[in-house]
Amino acid sequence: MLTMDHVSKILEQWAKERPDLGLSPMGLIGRTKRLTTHLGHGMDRVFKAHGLNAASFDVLATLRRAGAPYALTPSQLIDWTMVTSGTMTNRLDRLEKDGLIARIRSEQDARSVTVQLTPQGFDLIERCVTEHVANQHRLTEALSSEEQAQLTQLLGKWLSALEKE
Amino acid sequence: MLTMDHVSKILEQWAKERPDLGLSPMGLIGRTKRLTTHLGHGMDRVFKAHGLNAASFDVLATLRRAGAPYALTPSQLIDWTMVTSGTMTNRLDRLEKDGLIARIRSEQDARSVTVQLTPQGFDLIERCVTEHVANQHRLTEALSSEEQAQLTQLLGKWLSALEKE
DNA sequence: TCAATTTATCTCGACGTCAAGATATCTGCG
DNA sequence: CGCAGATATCTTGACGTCGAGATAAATTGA
Repeated sequence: MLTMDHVSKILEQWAKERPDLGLSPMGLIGRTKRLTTHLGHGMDRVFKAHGLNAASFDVLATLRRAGAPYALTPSQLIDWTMVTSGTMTNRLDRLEKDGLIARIRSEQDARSVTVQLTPQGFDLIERCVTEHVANQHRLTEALSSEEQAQLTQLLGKWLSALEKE
Repeated sequence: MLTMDHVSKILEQWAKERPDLGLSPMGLIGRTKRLTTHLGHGMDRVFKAHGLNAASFDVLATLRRAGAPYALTPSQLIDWTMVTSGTMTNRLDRLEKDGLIARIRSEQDARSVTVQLTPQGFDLIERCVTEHVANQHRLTEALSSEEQAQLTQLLGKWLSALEKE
């Protein structure tokens, strides 16, 4: 055992209690999940410093990186962010109330809405994403760039397989 | 570009819009996070089939793998599960109402409570965890066992570093 | 001894999420 | 044309989570 992280303690307990179980997938998934929790907490600090959270950052960043005019429909935002329509409505309500996005009804299709960054929304996400990227850099610095590249490759393969279905 | 997962599309957008940003940490963290979302959805199906969710499974499994008499304090459960005390109280309330755990007041320390699996709770988690492990096996089968081992090693190193603080 | 601090758990209010279903609109087919 | 089904978004209610603070009990130290 090279590492002694939290997950390895969990696996030790299971191995003793349920020696019939094959635990290597649990080690893999457990570490992935727990890592995400830690990374989430680490990233939340930056979001919070800008009055945002992971949910609102997610929407603003998606609009920002879509490029000018920084506008997408709720359906497109749902596809990018993997949340349900009710969740997206709720996120947009809050962001609209805060003046960071505007909802513009489509003229071609009266069912449809375009969500666009306001100038305030643009400025905020621009500042926040810069700091966010620096923060992500800090959160990954425990691994060498070779390790990071290797990890990225493996995660990408796994993710592609899961997203195929 | 070896893989073409969802995250690589996000990175392409950022590279075009903000060429000043160093994006490799975002690729790493983004894939980790998104993978966790997919894995969570995949695991939820098994939990749901047993009338549980990730939160309740988490508590029951922690008690089960602690070994006989399958009892821990709320504080110990909080340490294992990385949630706040309010969240744990809420989880325990629900599990107690469902008859899966019992709260027993400590005699040594009147502030303290012991949370113990009921026989029903034990039986349920016993069945559920068996199926859960089989499901985890399925969710990881896209990677060879060599790849899984390599990934586990890298994630463990990363996790250990983040948990050091 | 006993007041201050620490510890263990719970309460409360705000928020994020989902699933199911409602509403309004569009599209294609007979 | 007109209606059935598809589409886009929103509504609703239940639940999970957090953070701050409340409560009560144990511990510490002057």
